[in-house]
Amino acid sequence: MATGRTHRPATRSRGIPEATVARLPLYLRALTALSERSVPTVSSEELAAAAGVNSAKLRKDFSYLGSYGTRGVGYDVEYLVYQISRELGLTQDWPVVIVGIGNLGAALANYGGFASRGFRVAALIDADPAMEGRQVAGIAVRHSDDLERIIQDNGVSIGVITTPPSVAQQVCDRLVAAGVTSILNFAPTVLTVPDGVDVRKVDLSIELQILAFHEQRKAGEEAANAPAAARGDASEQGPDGDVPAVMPA
Amino acid sequence: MATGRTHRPATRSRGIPEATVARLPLYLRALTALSERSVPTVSSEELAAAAGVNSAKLRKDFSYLGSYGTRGVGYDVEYLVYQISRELGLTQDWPVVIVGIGNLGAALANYGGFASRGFRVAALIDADPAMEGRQVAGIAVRHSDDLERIIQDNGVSIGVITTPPSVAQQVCDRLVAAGVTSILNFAPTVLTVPDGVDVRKVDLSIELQILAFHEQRKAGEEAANAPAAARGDASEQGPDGDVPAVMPA
DNA sequence: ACGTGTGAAAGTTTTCACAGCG
DNA sequence: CGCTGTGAAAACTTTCACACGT
Repeated sequence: MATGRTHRPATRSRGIPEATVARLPLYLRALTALSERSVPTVSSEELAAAAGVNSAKLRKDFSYLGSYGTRGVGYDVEYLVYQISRELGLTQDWPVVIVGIGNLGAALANYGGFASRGFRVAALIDADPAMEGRQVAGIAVRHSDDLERIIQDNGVSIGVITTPPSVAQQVCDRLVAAGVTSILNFAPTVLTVPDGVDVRKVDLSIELQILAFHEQRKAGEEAANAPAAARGDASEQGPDGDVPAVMPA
Repeated sequence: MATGRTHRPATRSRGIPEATVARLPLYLRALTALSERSVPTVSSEELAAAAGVNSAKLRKDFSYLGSYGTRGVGYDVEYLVYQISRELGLTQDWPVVIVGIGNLGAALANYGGFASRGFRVAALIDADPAMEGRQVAGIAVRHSDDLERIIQDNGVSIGVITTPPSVAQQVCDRLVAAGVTSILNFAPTVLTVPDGVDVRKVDLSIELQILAFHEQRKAGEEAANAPAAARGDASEQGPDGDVPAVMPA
């Protein structure tokens, strides 16, 4: 068996399960909101509700980080914010570049959620000379000829691709060659990258297709309709079912 | 959130596992590309490579749909395209509305991937009177006062929310009250919906945070690192919609 | 031969339920 | 008490490996 090249134990993340990591940002957002309202402590039940998950899951998730709660009381909001931020690596500054400044690239550049949490848009890059020097979200758009220099000068390790799919792979190759090791891909293409580079994909039309699947099912049920029980369905949004892993090449 | 939480009994989707559903759009995309190049058949190995998954997983996934392949040969591309489309409910037309026509809403309106796969943007809706009547992607922007009428007149069951987080919940409530039963939420908020309504969330900053986590880990390993083994890591990309951490600066 | 289709094993994630601590 | 932290069970997903049809 085994063709020599076996896979990584994948989430060798040594410790925190991938599913938990994917939820930490959720908790962090809920906690940040509480922090702004100066709420000092929160129970797993309350926080879980705010984050849209159930409390057992949340407690289990936190147990991977350590014992940060107080029995009979709950969690200290500020302390947890700090611990999760640290775990996620958000206590440091991450310069990112966005390549492809169309509507989507512009939307991302304007997105407050980035800057507010450790991410700094180091540059906007586009291949269109007409875009050069134009300002988007207060940042000058630079030409893709300078991509390598920009990456290196700013120590960028995270790149966001919002180009048309036809050029996504070559942009990706250049980013990787220049030193980027994490890529967030919005282009509807499968990117090929060397080992050691992480790719996450966000695909707008895939999400809609998954909704359509469930929508269709609802319609079918209604039609073929057994009476009685209304099927409970939705709830606990987010990681509904998706999560085609992220890892091994 | 609310009081009577129903947790996902969900996915007794009668058959197809959620994880498989989430990959069907991926296969469909790869197959469509093959179809366009007039490739008549494809093996699980080839298709898996094109979709960025492994072949065992793909075969298992397809086995839930039925036996659509031919042993010793592979899968008929056209036939599979049809079967998957049907399974996903893409053989029918899904009118959608996009609420909140900022950069992101405009990006979505312009996104070709929608129209090409059964989705039709029935209307763009914004609360800003200044946007009213303006054309985005060839579609007139309508005022949110007309939301209910638009939903009903067009039989819309899927809504996309690209508003600021502060109004997302109320937009959601109005959509649901008007008859929408599936919502794709881009606002960084947890939406509360009644049972029977599906919500999927796409959050840009969450994806970045997950990348940051892995990036940090790489850096740590590298530092602590004995040479030798290069850790395989990335690839087999995947969606994974979730939520972010936001701190309104 | 060849590659699909699939039981069975392995791995991961969620849920349960309760011991134990403040 | 009330609520965290966690073993243990249940559910789900991925991977293996090979029988079987073409």
